[in-house]
Amino acid sequence: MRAQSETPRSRPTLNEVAAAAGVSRATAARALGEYGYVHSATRANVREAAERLGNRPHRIARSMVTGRTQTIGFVGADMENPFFGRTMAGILDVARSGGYEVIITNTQEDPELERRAVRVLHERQVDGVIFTPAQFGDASQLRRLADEGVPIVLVDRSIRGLAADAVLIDNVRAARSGVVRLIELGHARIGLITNDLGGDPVARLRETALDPTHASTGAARGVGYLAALQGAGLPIDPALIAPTARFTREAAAEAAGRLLGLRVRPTAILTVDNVLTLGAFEAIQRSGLEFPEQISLLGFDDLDWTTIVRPTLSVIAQPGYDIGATAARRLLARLDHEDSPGQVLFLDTELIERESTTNAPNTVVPTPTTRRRTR
Amino acid sequence: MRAQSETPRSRPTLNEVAAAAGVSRATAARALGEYGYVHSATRANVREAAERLGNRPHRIARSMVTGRTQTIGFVGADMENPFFGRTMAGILDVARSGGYEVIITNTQEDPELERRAVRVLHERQVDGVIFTPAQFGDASQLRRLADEGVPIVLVDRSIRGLAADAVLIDNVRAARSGVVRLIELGHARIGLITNDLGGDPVARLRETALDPTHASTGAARGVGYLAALQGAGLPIDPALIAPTARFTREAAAEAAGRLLGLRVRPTAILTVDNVLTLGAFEAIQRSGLEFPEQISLLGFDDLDWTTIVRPTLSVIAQPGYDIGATAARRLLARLDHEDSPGQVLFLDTELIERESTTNAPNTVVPTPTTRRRTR
DNA sequence: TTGAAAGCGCTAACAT
DNA sequence: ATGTTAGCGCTTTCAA
Repeated sequence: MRAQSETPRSRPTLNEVAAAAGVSRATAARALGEYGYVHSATRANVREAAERLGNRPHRIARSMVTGRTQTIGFVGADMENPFFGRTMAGILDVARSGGYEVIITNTQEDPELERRAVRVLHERQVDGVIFTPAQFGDASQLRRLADEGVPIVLVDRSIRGLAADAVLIDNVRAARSGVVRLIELGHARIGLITNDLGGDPVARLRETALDPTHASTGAARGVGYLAALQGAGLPIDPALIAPTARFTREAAAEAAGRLLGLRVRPTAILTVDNVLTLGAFEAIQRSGLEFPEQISLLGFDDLDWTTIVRPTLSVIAQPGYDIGATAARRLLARLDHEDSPGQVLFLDTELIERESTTNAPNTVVPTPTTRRRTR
Repeated sequence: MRAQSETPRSRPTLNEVAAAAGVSRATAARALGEYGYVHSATRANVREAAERLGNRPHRIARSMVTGRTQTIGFVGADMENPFFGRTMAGILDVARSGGYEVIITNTQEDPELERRAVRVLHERQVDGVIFTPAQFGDASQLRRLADEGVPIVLVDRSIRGLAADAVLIDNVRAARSGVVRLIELGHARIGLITNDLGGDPVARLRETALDPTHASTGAARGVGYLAALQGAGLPIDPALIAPTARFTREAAAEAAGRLLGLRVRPTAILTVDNVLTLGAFEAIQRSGLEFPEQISLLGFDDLDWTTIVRPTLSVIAQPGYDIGATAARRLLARLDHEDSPGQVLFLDTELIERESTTNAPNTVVPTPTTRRRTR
C-alpha cells in the first residue's frame, strides 16, 4: 500500500462495491466488466454503487487472471531522433485507440540495454512488442519471447530468420533511386557518408547488408548506393565512402570534411540518416564551396527544417508516423488472434528534390523531374 | 494464456522451481527475490533450478501482493515536438537506472485524452506520474490520483494549487530577459507570436498567466514579453501581438505574415515555441526583407538546426533532457519515501545569441553581450 | 533457516 | 440472471 503524508485512503475494491450493492462479487464484476449476463437494473445498481464509492478497476488483478496486460512494449534504438519520435507517435495513437498502453524503452543502440529491455518487458507480461533492433544486437532474447507466443513486430530494421512481422522501407531501393537521380543530374563522383562498419568499406557494406544479425539501415542504404553506381557503369571509389565513427553530427561533419578535402572531390554526397545530414550540411557550409553548385547533398528523412535551410534540402523521405501506426496495427491484429505467417511490409519512400541537389558542375541539364515515388 | 501457431510453452512458475529444487515455494521466492534469510547453499540450488527451467519472475503477480508496479507514467502533451523527445529521453534514462519502466501517453493537448490517460494510469496502478498539463485541461482527475498518495511531478507547466513537485523553467523571466536584450539592441517595436487565448491579447495574456488551471507556457512567456516592454518604458501595442489559432508552423507563418504586413512593422519578433519559430522563420524568408538587418528573430528551444539556417538562430534554450531527468529523480525520491513539501524547481535557461538578433535598423551598437544565463 | 497458510483483487467455470 | 468456488503467481506473516 502506498503511503504519503496525507490520508492515503485506498481504493474500494469490487468486494466493497458488491457489498454496497447487495450482490455477489461475481455479479458486480459482470456489471462493471461488461461481460456475461446481468439484469439491467442490477447493473445500474452496481454501477451507481461503484460510482459512489469511487471504485476503479484494478487492472493488475485483472491481468493476473486473464493473462493479458493490455500493454505493449516499444524498444527503440534512439528516442531522441525525430524519426523515432514520429514512429512513436504513430504507435501511441493506434495503441490507445485499441485499448493498449505502451511501455517505452530506449536502448541507445546498446545491445546490453536491448537484452535487458526485452527481458524486463517479458517479465512484465506485455502482450506484444514493437522492436527496433540495435545495429549489432543479438536476437536470442527476442527469440525466447517469440517462442513463448508473444507477437513481435520489427520496425525500421529487420532481423532475418525471426518469425515476426516487420514494417520497413526498402532501404536499398530508396538509396539506389536517390543515387540514380544524382547520376541523371550528371554526377559521377558521389560520396557516401554512413556509419562505420570496420574494415574495407565496400566489402563490409555488402557483408553487413546480408548479415541477418546486423540490421543496419546504413549498410542497406550503402548497398543501394553501390547498386546505383554499378547499374550506371560508374566506378566505385572507396575513397568516396566516408564512414563515421559514431552516429553523430560531429562525426558526420568530419567525414564530410574528409570528402571535401579530397584531391578530386565528389560533386554530390549522400548521407544515410538525418543526423549525419546535419553534420554534412554544416561541413559544406564551412567549406566555402558554392552549395549546391559545386556540391550537391541528398539526405534521409524529411524533417521540418529541411525547407528553411539554404539551399533547401533534397531528401529521401520515410513515413515515420505511418511506420509506427502500421506496426501497431499489425501487432494489434496478432493480439486479436490473427494467425498468418509473418508479413514484411515495405512502406513507400519518396525522393523529394529541393535545391540541394542540382546538376553536376559542367553538365548539361537532364530531363527535369521533381518528385518520384519509390516503393 | 497466450496461444500462437507454435507451441507456446508457458513459463515455469516459482512452484515448479521450488519443486525442482526440493524446497518450499516460500524458500524459492526468498532465494530468487533476494529478501529474507536463505542458506547460501539453498540459494545456489534454487537459482540453478530456476536457470535450468528458464524461470523468470512474474512481475504482475509480484505487484499484486506488494502493491507496487515499478512503473511510472509520463503524460506528455505533444510527443512529436523534439523538446518533449529530449525530456522523455531524460525520464527514460533515470527511470531505467532506478528500476522503473515508463508508460508513455500522448495527450496532444486534448483535455479529454488527458483525463483518460490519468484514469488509465491510475487503474494500472503506476507508482507515480510525470505530467505535462495540457493548456486547458482540468486537474480534478490528477487530484484524485494525488489524494490516493500517488506522487506526481509536473513538468514544463505547473498547476497551481496542486500539492506536487514541479520541474520548470521560469518562463516569464526567460522571455523577459530575451526581450530586454532585444531592447538593448535598440528594438522598440517588438512583435510576439504566441498561441491564441481568445479575446483581447494583452488582458488575456495576463489573466491566463495567473490562472492556475491554464498552465500555458505561451502565456507566461507573453507576460515576460510585456514585463520587459514595461520595464523599459516602451508602449505595448496590441497590434504587435499575433496569436496563432493553433500551435502549428503554418499558423505561425501566417501570424508572422500579419506582423510583417503592418504599416509600421516590428523590427524584431519573439516566438514562444520551436514550432512557431519555424513558421516565423519561413515567413520572414518569404517576405523579402533583409534578415536579420531589417527584422530580428528570437525563438525558444535550441534545436540542432538552429546553427545551419542563415542567419543562424538566436534562441532561449531550455534544458529539455535535464528537465526530464530531474523530474524523474524527484519522482523516484518520492517513491523512495522522501516526504517533504512539494518542491518547485526552476532550471536554468540560456539566451544564446546568434545571427538572427541584431541591432535595430538605424541604431547605434549597444554594449556587446554574447551569452547570458537566466535563472 | 525453512515451511504452511493466507491472501492481493479479480475472472471464469460451474451450479442454481 | 446470479451466486459459489477456485484459482492466477507471488509475497508475507507466523510458527516450527
